[in-house]
Amino acid sequence: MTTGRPYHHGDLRRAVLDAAIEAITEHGPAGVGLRDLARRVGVSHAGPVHHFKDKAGLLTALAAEGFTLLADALDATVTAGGDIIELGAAYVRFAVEHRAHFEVMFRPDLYHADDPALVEARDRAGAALAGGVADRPDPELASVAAWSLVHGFATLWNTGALSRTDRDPVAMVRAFAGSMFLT
Amino acid sequence: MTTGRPYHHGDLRRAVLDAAIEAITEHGPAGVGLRDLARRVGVSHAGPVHHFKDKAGLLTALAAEGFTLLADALDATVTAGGDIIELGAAYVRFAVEHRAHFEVMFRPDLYHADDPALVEARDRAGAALAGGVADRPDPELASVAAWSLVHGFATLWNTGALSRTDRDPVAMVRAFAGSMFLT
DNA sequence: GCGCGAACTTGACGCTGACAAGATTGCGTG
DNA sequence: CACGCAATCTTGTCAGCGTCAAGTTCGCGC
Repeated sequence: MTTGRPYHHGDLRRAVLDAAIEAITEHGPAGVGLRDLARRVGVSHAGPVHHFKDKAGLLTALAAEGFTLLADALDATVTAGGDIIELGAAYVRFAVEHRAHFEVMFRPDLYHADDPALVEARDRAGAALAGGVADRPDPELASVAAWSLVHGFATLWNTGALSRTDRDPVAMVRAFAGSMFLT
Repeated sequence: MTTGRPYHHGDLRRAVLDAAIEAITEHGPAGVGLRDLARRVGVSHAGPVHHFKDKAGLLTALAAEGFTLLADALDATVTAGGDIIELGAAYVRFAVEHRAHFEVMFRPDLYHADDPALVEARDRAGAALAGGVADRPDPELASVAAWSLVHGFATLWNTGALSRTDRDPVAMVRAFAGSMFLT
């Protein structure tokens, strides 16, 4: 408790976020608690409150970070000349590699969905995804279809509903996205 | 629903389940509490505990009920001669009409995923879904693709991520599922 | 080197889920 | 018909949670 711990942590905000990511990866979004995170990081029970006003604020920050990471990954795929298949693969790769972020991002009842930073990052990711099907007839329908396909696969994979297969998830989505969107 | 009063305060189990469905539809699975449900139904704070041993038990019952309803809907579609498009439409219709059930069903961190009744109903639903693509090359991949498509669409629709369209969700899934699976 | 404000602690409040023990009531059994 | 039993529900209690308010410590600009 009082053994040489500096009063100021240094980067408590980052530390709490990382602890939250770890806890959510292990036990899901429901298994995360502000006091528990404070304990993991080694500060008092109200320490995190100063950085994220409340529990929803912490999850808002996590979701915003997630949308930013996703938008970056999608943008990088586009600028590297990737087609819609690569876009889908990047989406699934993000969901698998950043499972905690991904699970929070699509539970708007857990955070403040009108946060400006979050909205901006989310729109950026949405635009990158929609850009991949802009040249098709009824692009709105095509974008929803493509998004549904990769999002559903990522969700089912992360919840363990597909656990009986031992294939590589990114390879799988490449396979059936190819047979559907490259007629 | 409350025709007979077999006990002190009626059919408490059904009443609590219905109250949970209502609460989850309004505020999401995170916004439901055992004590709150007891209050809504008009019993003391520990009344529900006797029917569902704990909070996870309540959600287990809800999830099992949901998988049963889904399996029934899919089986009915199959016996009515529906093809894979109709199967997908039935899936999405279930997700939209029974949103509370659907949201709990795919959050295994909230309930006891090894409950026998739940496992049986879930397998039944999975078999009905897989049967629609059994006659294709690589049926495992096709079934995952079909499931991903409708599941992703249902999830995105229910979380409000697709809210900018005012089209009918079942008609939408029929449209793009048709263009993908009826080559 | 000093004070000001940000970062963190301490303490308290009402809420929650879980458990234990007591009260009430329908129902089968004798 | 009555009696006892077990299922149902209540009451009371406990630790833990999120949130707020007030106090303490310390980095940093002036």
